[in-house]
Amino acid sequence: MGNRTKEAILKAAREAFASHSYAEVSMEDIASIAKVKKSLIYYYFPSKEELFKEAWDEAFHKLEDKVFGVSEEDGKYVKKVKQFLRSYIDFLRNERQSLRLIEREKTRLYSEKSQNWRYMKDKYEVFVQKVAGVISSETGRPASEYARAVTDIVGSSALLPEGQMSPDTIELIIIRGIQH
Amino acid sequence: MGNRTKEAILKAAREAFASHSYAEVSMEDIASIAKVKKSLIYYYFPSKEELFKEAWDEAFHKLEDKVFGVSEEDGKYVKKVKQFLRSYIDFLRNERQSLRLIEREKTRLYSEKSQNWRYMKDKYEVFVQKVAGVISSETGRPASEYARAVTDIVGSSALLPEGQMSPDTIELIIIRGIQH
DNA sequence: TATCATATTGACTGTACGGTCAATCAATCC
DNA sequence: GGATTGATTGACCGTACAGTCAATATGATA
Repeated sequence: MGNRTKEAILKAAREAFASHSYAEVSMEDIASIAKVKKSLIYYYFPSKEELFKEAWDEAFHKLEDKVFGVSEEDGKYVKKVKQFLRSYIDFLRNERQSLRLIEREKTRLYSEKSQNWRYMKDKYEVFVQKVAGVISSETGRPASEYARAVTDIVGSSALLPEGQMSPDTIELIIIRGIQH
Repeated sequence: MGNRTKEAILKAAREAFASHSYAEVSMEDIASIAKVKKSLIYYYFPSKEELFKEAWDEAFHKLEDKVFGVSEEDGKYVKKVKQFLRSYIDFLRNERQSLRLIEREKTRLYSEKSQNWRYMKDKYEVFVQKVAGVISSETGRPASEYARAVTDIVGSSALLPEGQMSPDTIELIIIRGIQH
């Protein structure tokens, strides 16, 4: 079945783009990981950029689901911000690869102008705004800078070698850091 | 004079490597910025990697000087950590390009094995340890994770588009964040 | 002015990579 | 079995790029 192959390619792409930068990863690399010939990738994806975007998108949706997809009920017992942060840090813990993929090319999001990169940038910006919403809902003050700091800290820590900085510490620093 | 040319090349390299990733920057790019032919670069530098290393090193020494080169006297009036953080944030403010250059390939520092990258990694690690020393001198507790968080936060914020997150906010978050 | 070291160029090489395409393979349907 | 459709391959193209090198320019010195 063709869909299995497409999935295998996407998985390989996620793996490759998470551990090396966009420019470093070659289509042959991805093909080799997916145990497939390079030309086959172009049967399912029109270009490297598009493949990256789809891999990124997948990871990003996972993040959004985990972080904002919490049922309202849970919000009763834990404060919104803490609950959000808990999910975010959990994601860092359990889905490090996805977070790396999301964060690795963040600077390019803001410099590159093409369709795909703009698409990703816009999505990322919406995400940051939502985070700001959560924070400001508790402090009552605008929090866009804090939101950016939070995504930045969690994101960049995902790029460090595993074990170099514990998620617990990060959580702690953020909680203290955004305290009003 | 040859030294002027070498300086021009280094300046161009700093500029290029600060605003684009290592893989994205071509020797032709650098040559063109320096208004020089590509082959001339190889007269002064043996390879792209070496050129990057020297550009990185220069920026890194600037950072170390600014952050740790404060005279002991000043330490009397301001607490060590605050003084250090002030210098660090000042560097972010005034030497953003240098900080970008230093931080842009940080992940590669930990994955690449070659001579030059190891050289940079080792230097960076020493830096983080020194930061940890400053922090723990005040709290009396081991602070290597905090140090890593601090360098990470300041560093990654340098990679964001200018104006997206103010240095003041970052300073604030860090001060709160590392409070014991 | 001829010499010599330093500095600079242009033409070139090998290779890696993104992408294309015609040809084959596999399975399904008539 | 033959035709049709989708999946997969291999061979290929153009290009961009790191790096080489012989040739030339520049300028100081004797």
